[in-house]
Amino acid sequence: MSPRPDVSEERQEQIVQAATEVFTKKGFNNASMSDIANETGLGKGTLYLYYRSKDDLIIAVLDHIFQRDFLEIDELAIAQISAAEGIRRFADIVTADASAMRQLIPITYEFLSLAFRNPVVQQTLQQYFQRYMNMLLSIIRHGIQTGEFRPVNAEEVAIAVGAIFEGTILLSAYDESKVDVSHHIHSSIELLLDGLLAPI
Amino acid sequence: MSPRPDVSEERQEQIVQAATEVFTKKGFNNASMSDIANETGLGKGTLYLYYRSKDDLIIAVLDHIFQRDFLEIDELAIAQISAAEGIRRFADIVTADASAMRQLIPITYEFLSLAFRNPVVQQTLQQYFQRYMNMLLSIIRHGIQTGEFRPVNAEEVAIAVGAIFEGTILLSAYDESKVDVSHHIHSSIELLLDGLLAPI
Amino acid sequence: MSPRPDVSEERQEQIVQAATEVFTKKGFNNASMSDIANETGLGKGTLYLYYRSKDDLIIAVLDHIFQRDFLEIDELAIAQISAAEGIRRFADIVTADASAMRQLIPITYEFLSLAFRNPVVQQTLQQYFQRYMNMLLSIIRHGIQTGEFRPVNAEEVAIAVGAIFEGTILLSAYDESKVDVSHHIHSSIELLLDGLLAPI
Amino acid sequence: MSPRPDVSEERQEQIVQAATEVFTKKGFNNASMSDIANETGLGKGTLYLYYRSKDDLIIAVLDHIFQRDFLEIDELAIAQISAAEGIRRFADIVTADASAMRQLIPITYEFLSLAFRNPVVQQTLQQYFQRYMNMLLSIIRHGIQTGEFRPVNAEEVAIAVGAIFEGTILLSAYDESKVDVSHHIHSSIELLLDGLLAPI
DNA sequence: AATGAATGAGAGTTCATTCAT
DNA sequence: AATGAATGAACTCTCATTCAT
Repeated sequence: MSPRPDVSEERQEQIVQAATEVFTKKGFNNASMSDIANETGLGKGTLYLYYRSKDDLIIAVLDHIFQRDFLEIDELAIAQISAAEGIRRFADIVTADASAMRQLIPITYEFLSLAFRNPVVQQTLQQYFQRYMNMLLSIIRHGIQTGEFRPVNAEEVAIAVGAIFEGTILLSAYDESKVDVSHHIHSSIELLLDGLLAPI
Repeated sequence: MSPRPDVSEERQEQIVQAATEVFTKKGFNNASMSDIANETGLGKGTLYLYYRSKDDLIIAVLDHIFQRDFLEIDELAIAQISAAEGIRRFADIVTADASAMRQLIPITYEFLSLAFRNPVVQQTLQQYFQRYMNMLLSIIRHGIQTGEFRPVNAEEVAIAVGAIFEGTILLSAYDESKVDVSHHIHSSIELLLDGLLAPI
Repeated sequence: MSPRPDVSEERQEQIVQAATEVFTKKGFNNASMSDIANETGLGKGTLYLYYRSKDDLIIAVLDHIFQRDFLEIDELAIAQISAAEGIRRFADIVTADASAMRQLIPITYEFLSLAFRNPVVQQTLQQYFQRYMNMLLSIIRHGIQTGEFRPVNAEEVAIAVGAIFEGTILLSAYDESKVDVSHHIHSSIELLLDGLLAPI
Repeated sequence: MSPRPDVSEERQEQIVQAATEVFTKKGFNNASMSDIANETGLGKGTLYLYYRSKDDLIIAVLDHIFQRDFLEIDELAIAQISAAEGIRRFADIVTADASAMRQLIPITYEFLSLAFRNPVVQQTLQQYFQRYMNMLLSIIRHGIQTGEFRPVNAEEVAIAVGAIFEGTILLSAYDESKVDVSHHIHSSIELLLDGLLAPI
């Protein structure tokens, strides 16, 4: 009916983008709604037409970030390759992701600290973790079934791999000059695979 | 000699303790100086006799937390044991630490996000990382020299071990019900050692 | 064109008026921003939309007061009259001004004490003084040129006249019941014009 | 009875001196009791043994400053000289005083603005003004009686002279570079004494 | 749909004053 | 007599949110 397309969604996208940028630069609390409005070019009041509150907007940013991750990881599911190669590809994606979203790292840690006080944030992170783990689990279980991997505990291995991914990114937050996320994720994964692969 | 005993140090300790608690519960920004004063039982103005500003107090909490870590880790240096056993002991300490300071985890992630904007925080975290790595490096290098470990790149292994420690704790923040920090750190470390140990 | 008319200027005027009143009643430091907000009927935060800080507002009050003076003095320049009459008219204006702004006198002295510590205030007062003096100087020099006055030092006379103006107002601050600003400014000016000593 | 002399008075003197200095430098409100305590070398609490409050201390400083003035002026009363010379001597004293107490000028203007709100300050300034005027009046009346002066209104002349004194100091506060207190007080007084208009 | 002027709760901070020692 | 740690009222200023336009 409406001759104009619904701008609602693109406005929301526009606002979340701006909010992400501003939150990253200043942190959730130092970033003001005015800052975000300025970044979008919209008026301050307009933000409230699309998001009920600053907290709402923070949650929207959270969803946006962790949704993006899912998209890229999901594509991997289709690939049919060896388990070791699957883990390496997974590492490639995490690596590419981490470098593409380097500027989102501070915001991610802010979400992590928020998760301890905010159930909504917690739930989102849990869902993310779940899909993350499921993906790894299916690869690892497949590797065990085919005899490519030793008969290890798949959940433990998945957590080990996940820990290496997340832990390496975190160490790079401690000291960027000492840790190269891409390089060290891969070297650590190889070390793990060395112990994991069934002896020939 | 002095008519009144110097309570300066115990007051500082008292305030940092209270601040740590309140910051953990509410986050740095939601915690007000009044909250902290109430927690200590002191007056609001008294805090300012010992800390120039809220930021100062945040830094004091940072130092306090990461100082405590160092003390426990340093003791390990004296132990003369096999490299694999050294890493396991290190894992024990990190594990015990993480569970003793479970409630400090949210604050730690808040520091991580702060580090990207605050050079003082960044520097403290770097120093922490450095000692952490040096400790691991000396164990791993010793293991390589004695032939206990394969001739791997020691820095890479240290980062892998560190990533497992930090990453496992982080994963438990994602979903506490799925990750047991102590158990999974140890299981991951064993997987790594499997690949690390020289074949007999 | 604009849906809402720009109230910016009238708001500024409104705030400066209220601030002047409150500052006069309580002094700069005892007057709180809340007091001023109440006086305007606006909210506390609204003041900060128009003035960045309390200091800014104080300076705005300063400018406002000394600007008003200028306007009235400037009109005198047009008058073409004898020098003695010019000085008398000047006295009339200063007198009318002083009584119209009687309630501003305390604020003026607070500005004077501020000037010793605040360069911005100092500069504004200097500019005021300059125009004040230039006005008097042109009258006096004209009087000397036309032979109406003896060939005195014009700057010295201007300062004498200025001192009588300002000094009389100041003496009335010492004891209002003993000094009538209008009457005594005029009587002192006549003494200056006539000469005090009896001719031999 | 007491073996030690009463230190009470010298303590009071010490505190008022320090307070005067600090008030002059920072203004009444920016100067804290701590600042004053530091300046004296005494403890903060000690000030309250001698002065009930900060306001009390401000009044003590007021009294101290205007008392000092009286002492010097009183000495003049004894001198038996011509009226014109008396006024010149008076000018000398005011001049010397103003330059000796140059740093007290800002504080004086702060007292003036205070006088409009504080009756105690007002009363002290009135007393000062009174003695000031009485002194001048007796000189001027004597001059009229002896025929040295024309039969003018003595009160008006006294106020004219007083206005020149105070006004010149005030003008120098406006712009120190344009007004030399000593020089211009004397030149203005001579103008008053000589008469400005040329005789026909 | 879009705005931004207006708001006021609440933040961090200061400091005159008290009082146990 | 002397102290300074402790206090809390009161300050300036910020900002998420509202709403008349």
